Amino acid sequence: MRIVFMGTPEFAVPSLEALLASEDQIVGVVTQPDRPKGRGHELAPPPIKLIAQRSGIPFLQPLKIRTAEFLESLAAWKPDLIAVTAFGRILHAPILNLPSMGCVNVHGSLLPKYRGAAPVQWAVINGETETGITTMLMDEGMDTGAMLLQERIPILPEDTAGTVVPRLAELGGRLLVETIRQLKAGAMTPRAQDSTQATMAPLLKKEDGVIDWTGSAQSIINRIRGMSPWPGAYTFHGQERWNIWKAVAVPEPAQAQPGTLVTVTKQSIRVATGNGVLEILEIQTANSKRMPVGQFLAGHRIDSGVRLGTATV
RNA sequence: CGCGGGGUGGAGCAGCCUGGUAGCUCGUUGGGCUCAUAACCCAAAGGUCAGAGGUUCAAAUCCUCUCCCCGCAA
Repeated sequence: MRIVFMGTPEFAVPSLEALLASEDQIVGVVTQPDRPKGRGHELAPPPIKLIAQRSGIPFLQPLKIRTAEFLESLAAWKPDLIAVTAFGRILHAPILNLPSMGCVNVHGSLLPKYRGAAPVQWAVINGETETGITTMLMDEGMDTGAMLLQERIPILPEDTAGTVVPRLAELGGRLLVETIRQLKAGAMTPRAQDSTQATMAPLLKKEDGVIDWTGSAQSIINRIRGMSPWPGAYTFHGQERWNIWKAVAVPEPAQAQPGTLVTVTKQSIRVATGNGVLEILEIQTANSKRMPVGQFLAGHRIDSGVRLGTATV
């Protein structure tokens, strides 16, 4: 069978690799254009482009999807099926209708929950204890297509978005190949999503990392976990921005206003929250790298009683 | 040429503006105190101040270049 793959970031890599290892033929790859990245403004190719180049598969990096030119290029590959993992663009009807077997999408959540661009992150932020992969037949909506296969994995208390994503990506590759296998065998019955149960997981914004100290210690920890490794959860100590990468809840009641540094020792910083006390374990300040709180305190004088929160201007 | 910060004993930082004997909080090692300790007290070891060149009687400090790291922005 002739398959075209569409995907862009690291998350899509295991999907493409699984397809390459399968019995079907990958006749073309579509990924997003190289984008300026990093400190200079060097153009960085998306990970999927590198795989395509290495494998000698023809690839396209269209600036715009909805052009006659792109549609023609796609049609020239004569795909029976298009597989999509984290491509980052909405496909419209002319593309969806192109392959006879339709377009299969790999999504990193247990649909219909967490439709959108950042399903893993929001699942962790909301304190979910499990998530998974859903494959579906794409339609024109945002992750609204009929579901094909679904498999669950646990989210552990120590997990961050950064540790869950690779596991899901691997699972996504396996499930994608299995989905295609069953589709070819005609053994697949798509199930419509129950839209009344749907929730949205929009792309993370910088501001989503702001820590609300009036929340519970556990909810703050979940946010820190979900925002790691990008874009990071942060608060302000006076003018200085503190990125907090790791924290634990301390089993004692908060005796001070939320955000107050209740205990500062040589080894630890404890902060009052709206419900419980939070101990910061790993911190990063501007121009510095992330480090254990003990090291941070060795070189910085921090007084207890200070209130963390919005930058005082 | 996107903006900015930084590289100082093993770790994190100060000192640089206003050149002139290398400092702080830890860690390490030895000793002491203690029922005991990650606590406390005393002592010691450990640094070509990222690298190269320049200015100077004298450079961690001023000037130039190189390498590496980080934040913002994308």
